[in-house]
Amino acid sequence: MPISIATWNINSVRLRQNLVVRLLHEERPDVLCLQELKSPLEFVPASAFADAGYRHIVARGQKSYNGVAILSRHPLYDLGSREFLDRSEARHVAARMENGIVIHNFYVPAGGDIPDREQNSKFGDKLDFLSGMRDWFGEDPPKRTILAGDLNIAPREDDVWSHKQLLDVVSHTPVEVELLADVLEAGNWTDITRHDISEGKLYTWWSYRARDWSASDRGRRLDHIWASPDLVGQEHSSKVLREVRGWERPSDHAPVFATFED
DNA sequence: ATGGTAGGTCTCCTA
Repeated sequence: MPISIATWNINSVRLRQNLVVRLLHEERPDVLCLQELKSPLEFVPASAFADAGYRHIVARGQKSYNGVAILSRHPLYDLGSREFLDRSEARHVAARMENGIVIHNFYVPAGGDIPDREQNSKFGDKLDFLSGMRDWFGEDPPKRTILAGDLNIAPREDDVWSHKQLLDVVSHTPVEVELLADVLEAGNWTDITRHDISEGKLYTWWSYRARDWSASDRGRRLDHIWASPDLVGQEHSSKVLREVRGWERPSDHAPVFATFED
């Protein structure tokens, strides 16, 4: 049975619960990973998602910041969440499906504005978080596993609107890009989106600050779906739903989809 | 070179 999975940074799940329901109705993924819930768990509108057919949810909430959820049409087993910083933030949660497929949902720290950990501790937190991911996946390389989420890094030159102009901009600096490559290598992951869509500019995020986000098209590919080698060996396909960025009162991120034969 | 928008604990923090 094929499995389809999507990831979407929703930027407030309460404000945009209707957009989530619309996406679920229109696309019917088996699993949807959400980031930036910006809500404690008790206020996440789980019943609206259940009414849309997504009765199973594994999530971690936090007031105002972060927050991650895995919604599913099929039963999920909560595998827990991992801390990668020296404080508790809802940036990761994992679940297992009945077919044994494990799903990791990540929200990597954005990292602030200055790409220097001496001047900007948020950048240091981002690098430390990525190092933690690298070490964890390196200990026990994942099998039958999908990693999805907002990794807040656009690794390739064609993942950003201007490679040259963004080399000093947090999300595309060489130190971040190299560390993300280390995470990928440590877990034997494949960037399934770029495996399926290997050519051309591809973005999943456009700033709210642009006068016309679509016309200027100054995007970045910050949202990712990775797969373990056994899943890459099966048929798969990917897409980015750019038009969702143009929905009314949108998130600044578009959802990313992948489908695997299993 | 600069400033631009959006959401939440809302005149300050994060993205």
